[in-house]
Formats: sequence, structure tokens, C-alpha cells
Amino acid sequence: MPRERKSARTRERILAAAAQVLSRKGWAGTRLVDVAEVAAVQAPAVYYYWSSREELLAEVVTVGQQATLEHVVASLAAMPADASALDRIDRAIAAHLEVVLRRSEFSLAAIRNAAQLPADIRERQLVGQHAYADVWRGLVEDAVAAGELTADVDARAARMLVLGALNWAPEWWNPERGPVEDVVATTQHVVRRGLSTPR
Amino acid sequence: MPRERKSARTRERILAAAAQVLSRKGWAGTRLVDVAEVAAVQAPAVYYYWSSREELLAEVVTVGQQATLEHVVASLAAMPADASALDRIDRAIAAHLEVVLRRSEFSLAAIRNAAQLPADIRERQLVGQHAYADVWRGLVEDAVAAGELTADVDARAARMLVLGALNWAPEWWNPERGPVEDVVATTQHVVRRGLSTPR
DNA sequence: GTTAGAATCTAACGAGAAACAGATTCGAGG
DNA sequence: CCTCGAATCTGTTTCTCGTTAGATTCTAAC
Repeated sequence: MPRERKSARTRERILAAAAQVLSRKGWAGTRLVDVAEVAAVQAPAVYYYWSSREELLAEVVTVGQQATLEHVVASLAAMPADASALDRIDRAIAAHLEVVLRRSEFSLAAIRNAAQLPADIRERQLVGQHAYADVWRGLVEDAVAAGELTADVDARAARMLVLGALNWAPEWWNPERGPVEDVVATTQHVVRRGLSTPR
Repeated sequence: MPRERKSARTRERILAAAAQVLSRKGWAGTRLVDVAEVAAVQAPAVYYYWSSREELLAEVVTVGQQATLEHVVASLAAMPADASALDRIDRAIAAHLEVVLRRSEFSLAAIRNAAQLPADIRERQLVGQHAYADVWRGLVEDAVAAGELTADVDARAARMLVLGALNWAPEWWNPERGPVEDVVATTQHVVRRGLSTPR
């Protein structure tokens, strides 16, 4: 097996281990020894791939954040151009939940630690967060403009309530309770009713 | 001024300071020096009131958790006995939001750190969490039984989606954007529509 | 095989923070 | 005033953990 591959795999293993520990122990509580143990490696091996603990953890957060943005954007891009605004919201809900429930360690690490990041990293994180918020703002605005979505509630609040419900899902869902698809369906159902124009 | 009062006030000041730091820095990142600085006291003063750092932080979490439970239960108890199930849910939403948005430091400390608690404290915390979940389970079951609430979605998932939206609110709401009452109204509106039986 | 470089380890240092001990100030009652 | 105890501080100890240095093993190419 080629050298590059093996090295890259070790790097991924450490990164995944860091995500796991970070999501459970928090930013300050994540010790390199624990990360190393999960990755089946000694702590100093981390310094072969990252220049500091902070950089490793920052990468975990970035990956966790980007994964959601990219998957949602890609899912939306894959839809037919004439899809209705509400259908696009349904799709975004599904995509968001798929990431946070399936790649939950990275997502959880990013979500749970957002408020605890050191100032400089927090700043970078906010940029990505705003980019993602823009996607949803667009989705909601389109739906309101198309009359498919009720205009009698504060759009920002409504949007954040939905995102809150989505981000919270990993806290209570676990695979043993049933397939991701069921949660997705329920969420789409509730959100669609909650936001759509009453007839 | 009586001695007891002053002493009790210092204790409260330290506890509030701990809540503030804990909500921003996370369980492991909360240093006694920082707490002490916010409380305008030296670090060892903490040991006059608590036997360890862990006990202080645990109390913050307990208070943050209990505050929500108690306020919601008290609000529901104050309602007329013949209130409809949906009205009771509206009231619970309002009460929950009032606590997490107004007493946000304790709530945030409890919510954000729930997953990072040391095992023994986490266990105690789960007991309270289940007690609170029971209250909501009851609310939802009553509404379904009364036919005021749609029975065609998974009740547990729906309940957790709502609680997620509520718990997430402090992450995006801030007083400058407008009064708590507005958020409460929007939330009640969206949830009521999201869960109620389609006509 | 041998070697060079990549990958990983073992051992040790040093900063930072919790906890403890003892000294000190403050404030109410005699 | 003066004293006694409550409340808080200063100085010190101990331990944990990130980081560094240097040694060591593994692997691909010649």
C-alpha cells in the first residue's frame, strides 16, 4: 500500500477521534492523550500532522460546519429548476438532518462548541455560519414571495426556530429508535405546516 | 447590614459569575480565577462556600435546570382547570422561553454543557431532564387525546423538535432585537400550526 | 539488502490551575 | 474600644497536560 494513503488515513483517524472527543468533552476538556488513545496513536503523533492542539480542533469545527453547508447546497443544486419553494425547504431540511445525524460527531463538535471557541477561531466560524444563514434566508424569502409560506410571522425568528429544531436533533435522536428517514419526514411535516400559509 | 445577608449576597454573586463563565467557556474551560474575577473576589474565597470547583459548577447546572422546570410547572398550575390542551402548550412555550431568554446565563450554562458533564453529575442531571420531559409528554398526550393536535406524526419526535427550537432560542435571540413577547408569540404561532390537526 | 526519509514513539520540561495552609481584615456584640 | 468569629486574602504545593527533543521503527526505492 502506498505511503501517502497510510499517512492520510492516520491523519483522518486522528481527526475523527478529535471530533468524537470534542463533541463529548468540549473545547477545553479535549485532551490530546484522549484523542490519541481513540486514534490508537501516541499523543505527540498529532504534531506530525498539526502544529498545535488548537489547529487540530479548529479543523474539526471547520469540517463539521462545512459538511452541512456543502451537503445542503449540493442537494438544492441537484433539484429541478422548477421545484417549488416549499419543496426546496423540504430538501434542505432533509439534507441538514442527514448530515447532523449521520456525520454526527463532526456536526456535534461544531454545534456544541460554537459558543466556546477561542476568539480568533470563533470569528472564522461566524463567517461560515453567516454564509449558511444566507442560504436559509434565501429559501424562506423565496417561499414567502411565492406565497407558499405564511407572511404573518417574523421570518428571521421562524427560520431560527427551524434551524434550532434541526441542530438539536442529534441530542435526542439515535439510530436505534428508527431510520433517519422517519425523523426527516416528521420534521418536514411539522415545519411545512408550521410555516405554510393557512388556507 | 446583617452579616448573613452580606455573606449570602457574596455567595449569589459567585454563583452568578460561575454561570456566566460556564456558559461561555464550557465545563472544563471554567477557571476559578475567572469566576472569582467576575465576582470581584479572590479564587480561594470560593472554597468558603463550596467544597470544590465541581460542586460550584454542578450547582449552576442544577439551578439552570430547575429554574425552567419550576417556572413551567408553576405557570401551568396557575391556569384555569378548564384550559384547552393547546392553550396549556402555548403557556408552557411562553414559560420555557421566558426562563431561557431572561435568566439566560444559568439556562445556557445548563443547556450548553449538558453533554460535557462528568459522569456522576450527568446522571443527576438526566433525572431532572426526564422529569421535565414527562411534563411535555403529558401536555402533548393530552392534546392528542383531545383531538386538538395531529396524531399523524411521531409524538416524541414532534415534542423534541419543539424543545429543540426552544432550547436553541438563546443562541440567536438578544434583547436588542425586540421584546421576549414577540419571540413567544411567533413561536406559539409556528408550533400551534405545526402540530395542530389540519382542518 | 541497504539506505533515506517518513512516521511514530519514549522521555522530559514547563506552564497553568486547583487546592490547601496560614495570615489578615472586617464587622457586630459586649 | 476590644474581642471573637466570620469572611477573605497571600503564598505555596501538587498535579495535569501541552509541547519539545531526541531516539526508533517502518517502508518504499535502488
